[in-house]
Amino acid sequence: MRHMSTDPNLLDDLIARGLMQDTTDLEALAQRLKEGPISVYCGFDPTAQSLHVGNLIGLLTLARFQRAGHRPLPLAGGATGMIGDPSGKSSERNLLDDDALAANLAGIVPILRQFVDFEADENPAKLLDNRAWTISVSILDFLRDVGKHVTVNQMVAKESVKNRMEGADGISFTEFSYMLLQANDFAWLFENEGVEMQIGGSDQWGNISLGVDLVRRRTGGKAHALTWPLLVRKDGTKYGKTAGGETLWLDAAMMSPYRFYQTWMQSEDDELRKLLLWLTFLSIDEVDAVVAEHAEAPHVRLGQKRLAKEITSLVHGVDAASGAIEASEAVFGGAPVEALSAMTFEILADELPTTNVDRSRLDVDDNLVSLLVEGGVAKSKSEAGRLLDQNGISFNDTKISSETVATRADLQHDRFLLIRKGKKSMFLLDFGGPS
RNA sequence: GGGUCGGUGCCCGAGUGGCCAAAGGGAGCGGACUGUAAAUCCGCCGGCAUCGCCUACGUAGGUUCAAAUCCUACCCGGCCCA
Repeated sequence: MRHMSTDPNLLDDLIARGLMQDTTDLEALAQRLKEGPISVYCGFDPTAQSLHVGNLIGLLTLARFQRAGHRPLPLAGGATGMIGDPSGKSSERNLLDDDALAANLAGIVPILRQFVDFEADENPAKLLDNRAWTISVSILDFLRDVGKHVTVNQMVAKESVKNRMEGADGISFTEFSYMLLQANDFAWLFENEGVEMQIGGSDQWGNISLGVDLVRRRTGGKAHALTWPLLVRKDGTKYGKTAGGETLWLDAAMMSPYRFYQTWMQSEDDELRKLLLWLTFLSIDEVDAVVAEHAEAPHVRLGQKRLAKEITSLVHGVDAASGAIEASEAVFGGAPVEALSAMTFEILADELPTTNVDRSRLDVDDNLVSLLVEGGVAKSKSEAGRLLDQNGISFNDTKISSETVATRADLQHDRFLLIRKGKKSMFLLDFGGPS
């Protein structure tokens, strides 16, 4: 009852946004939140050097809790991440070594910082690594302190396990045990960090609720949990990748802010409301206003622009978002390429796939196909030829044919050649300045 | 361990000596229409700057004028028996 500064509308807001899938006793949770700040944790497995859009809701929800006056604890699962999810058919993954794990953590932490505040005065976020309390636990201790409180019947009854047991591939003991590690995390945090709540995607519900049970059996305490629905497209597929199969990384080095921005720009009208509610901090009223305005004139793509700007700003910061917007306006805004400033091209060079090419390649007969391949426009000369036959390639704003030769006259600012493939794909060749 | 069926292009899946770079579907790409949308229609979709040649149908050999298709060995997967 120290701070009464918590936002009483948090739960209602989450529910209204559609971010509530499963919870433990909702009334008890509401009551607990009313009493003051709660410590809430959400796990992120450091299996790669960056998080991806699948982690976005978790990041945002932690942030929503912090904004509402609670204490967010992101957990980078050094222990669970080391073991990994062995569901793939190939050989079981070995423990990640310390170096790989450290590298992955180093990549993830800056992204976490983008969302939660570790320096706040009242309720700073705290980064957790479950390896700290898991690495030294002996197997006998584990069996006594965790296994003893859980029945196999209970574990087998979990949806995720049931599916795997009925399937042809079965489930390894390691993966079967995974939920115990996660439950142990929750119990440990409850006892040692005062963490009373865990949140996660609905696919985590089994693991999370097992942790809630473990807390009760081991300490008699009452822990809370909440999951959100998984973010899927209309056709039911996951949101983690672009249509082309590219993973939507949150690290700018792994996916440029421009590509990231463009992905959201291409969202469907039907999904705008949900995406705005789930992936931005706009209030529900603001979202509805944007959606209504969008519906007035869908072709203006106001909703997509707002969505892309908000998410890109959250993930990459306002400056990077501005660069992405400027680049997008430059290539999609309708202005002729000739009108773009040298500075705009500098931005484009950062945002678009850009290839350095020697000036001697200009004004040479038959340089076209090889330039297209070098620039990444086509994977092979055959494909380049096909694209040309299909009228799919432009230099700057002009469609070109297989007879075209790239010349100095095509360069913008005597340096850059903008190549379009189809309508949405842009590439830049950088010939350097005149020497 | 024995038997049996199978392993085909990004995925699914036809093809059982020449007409096979390999049907069909999906994904993807380009074009038209558009709103950088959806739906629809058209085209493409191994490589070689391409009317011909090369590389491909689990791997390695073999038979044949000719093999994804037949033979042998091996590897991998499903099912049945033990």
